[in-house]
Amino acid sequence: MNNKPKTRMTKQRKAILRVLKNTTIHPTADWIYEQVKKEIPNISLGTIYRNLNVLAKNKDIMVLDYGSTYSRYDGNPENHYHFHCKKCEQVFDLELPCFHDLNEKVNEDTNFKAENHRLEFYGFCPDCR
Amino acid sequence: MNNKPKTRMTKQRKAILRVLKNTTIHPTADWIYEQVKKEIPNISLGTIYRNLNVLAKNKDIMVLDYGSTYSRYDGNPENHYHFHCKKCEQVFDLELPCFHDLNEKVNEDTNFKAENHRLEFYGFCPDCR
DNA sequence: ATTTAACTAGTAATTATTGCTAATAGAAAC
DNA sequence: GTTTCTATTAGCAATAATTACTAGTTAAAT
Ligand SMILES: [Mn+2]
Ligand SMILES: [Mn+2]
Ligand SMILES: [Zn+2]
Ligand SMILES: [Zn+2]
Repeated sequence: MNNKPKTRMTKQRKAILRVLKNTTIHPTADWIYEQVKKEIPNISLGTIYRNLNVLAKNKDIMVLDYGSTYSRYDGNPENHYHFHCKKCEQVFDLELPCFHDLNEKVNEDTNFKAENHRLEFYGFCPDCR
Repeated sequence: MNNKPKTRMTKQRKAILRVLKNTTIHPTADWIYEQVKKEIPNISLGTIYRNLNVLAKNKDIMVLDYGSTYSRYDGNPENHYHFHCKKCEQVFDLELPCFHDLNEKVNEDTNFKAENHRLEFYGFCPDCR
């Protein structure tokens, strides 16, 4: 009946999660790979991807897609908004509170049932403007 | 001085643009390829991608990224909001007006200079709810 | 300590997208 | 209409992020 595989906390998974929780740069899988390699030199890139997918499914982290070239990952699983600088390409967290009423507005005005949303701003960061 | 290459309106580009303007499904490059092939059987997939990129750069269309697996394209270049169904995976246009004041709120509350934003809702469409 | 299946390292495979090149064809100038 | 110029194309090769596979390993429950 309950066939969900039980997730184990391996040292690889723990290290990946710690690296991601301790940065604000919204890194790529490859950046995480380079960081974790300092600690576990023979870790496999496949292990990075597999764990990022498991952690995202468990809602321990978030996946952010920017373009079809690669994904970025976010150690903060709570919905929050991002700013993407068009010049330096960095992704920043915004301090805005989450507008929960946006979902409600959709649910009132349309026949869709919105459960969550993603809001991304594009422009120039303080250093690039 | 002015070294922008002049864009030509080839029959391939015209057909791609027409196909994209005449659908609301926010198709993938491959779907567009299949449609245009009915009209221009020996068109190359590379031509599809090259033209979609040119058209997007010219702001004739929009590129929507959902996950790192593939991009979807939108024949409406004006900012508008989308709804992504978690079950059938279809992407719908929402009739909500664009909240231009969201950019202004960021510009007032933070040091970032927001020029535009993207807002995507996730949940279940009328048929799947 | 034993057991079991989730997990890993290493590598191969997949696939969306881009790069390359000789030939073609818009469209501007004549 | 003809010439000229160069953006564009078809066909195919290359790239690169991500996933799949497999034999061996290990977390963790009993
Ligand atoms: Mn974030
Ligand atoms: Mn749309
Ligand atoms: Zn910047
Ligand atoms: Zn649906």
